[in-house]
Amino acid sequence: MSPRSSQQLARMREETREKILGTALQLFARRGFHGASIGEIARQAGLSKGLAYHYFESKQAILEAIIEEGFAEIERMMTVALDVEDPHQKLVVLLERTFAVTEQDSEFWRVFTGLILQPDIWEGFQQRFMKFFEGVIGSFVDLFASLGFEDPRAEALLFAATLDGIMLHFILDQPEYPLEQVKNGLIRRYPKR
Amino acid sequence: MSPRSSQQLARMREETREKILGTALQLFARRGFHGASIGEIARQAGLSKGLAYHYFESKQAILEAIIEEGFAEIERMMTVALDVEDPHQKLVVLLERTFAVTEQDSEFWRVFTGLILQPDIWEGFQQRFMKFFEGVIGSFVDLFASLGFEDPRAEALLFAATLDGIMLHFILDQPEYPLEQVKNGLIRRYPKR
DNA sequence: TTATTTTTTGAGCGGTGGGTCATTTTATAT
DNA sequence: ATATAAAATGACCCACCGCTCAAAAAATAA
Repeated sequence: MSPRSSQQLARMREETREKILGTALQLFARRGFHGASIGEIARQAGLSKGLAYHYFESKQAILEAIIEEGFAEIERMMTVALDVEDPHQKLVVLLERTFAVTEQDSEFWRVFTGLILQPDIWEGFQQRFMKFFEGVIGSFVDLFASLGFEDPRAEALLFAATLDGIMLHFILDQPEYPLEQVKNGLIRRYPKR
Repeated sequence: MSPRSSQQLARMREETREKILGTALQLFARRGFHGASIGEIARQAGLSKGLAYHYFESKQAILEAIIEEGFAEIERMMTVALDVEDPHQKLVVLLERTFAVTEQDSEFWRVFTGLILQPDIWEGFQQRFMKFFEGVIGSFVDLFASLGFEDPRAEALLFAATLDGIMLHFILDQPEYPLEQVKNGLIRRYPKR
């Protein structure tokens, strides 16, 4: 019969895959998608260009895998906030989680933000994420409605903008940015009623 | 003697220069700095690649000129807000101007935001703009101090993040983004005392 | 060992990138 | 007309791009 792939082999395969993705994330973050080359990614990951194409069928596919895994991680981190009952407590947990994700995956956010700013690349992703973003805004609206805001939609848009702005500033100012203080300032802005 | 450049010639030279810069801005916004080529810029601007290099010594120099002129325009738009005496009125004028600039120069902001997200390109600009940003934050701090906020620095950072977040969302959602409503919501957040 | 499969390499392909330059065209001054 | 200087061209250079592929190396099963 044929030599089967043992579990160990499968794990090594996974490791190589992650090595490529990790290195690609670094280089995309540093030079942007168009500015980073497969050759450089492979070299820095310690493998040949051909092998990178054995694992991924194109440069675009590498980017897609990065986005895929990044969002999987973020959704995993965020689901916790959904279970909280009390509205104010929910807001606090949501903020805690958002800031944790921002801090933990800052390289991913750098790539992702650069991505959505470039229509030619973003085009292929847009449709898939439209619902996600609308869902986030929707849950913000619900939250501010249950907190008793007069115009929950306006408040939700401002809130979302503030979060993304903080993320942007954190990415750019790292590690000087006073994330903790800003977080507390933001929580203070929405006191219990 | 030698044939001198008449005023008309100088004007034509300026027009060609602006044509190159405008087209480059469009393409940098669409594909990013690394993704847009001089050849494509020249073709779309209706001139030869060689001529582009007659006007600018490198691709980098084109980007620098874009940033230069963009910030000149923005500073021109913003100086108005400095003269206002009353703190609250100053905040309102500042917001009005910021949103006007956001709307007017959205393509520039797209390029600029993409730029600061890419360390390899941003490196050469960073030092020059550090002071500018610190100055902006500083004037925000003064403003919120004179408005009587307990922690003007925290408020200034939140305010700056909110503005940049709104700008980001506007760039991405254009033309659906309800900029006017968000602006009014933000003004409502800082009522007269 | 041998057969079989997967992993890995690196030379190579067609194409394009940023940038140069000898040359031509155009505009002006005399 | 003629001389002169600037504007404008496009062929060209070479390094590198994304990507392919035949072949080698390594791993495993029998």
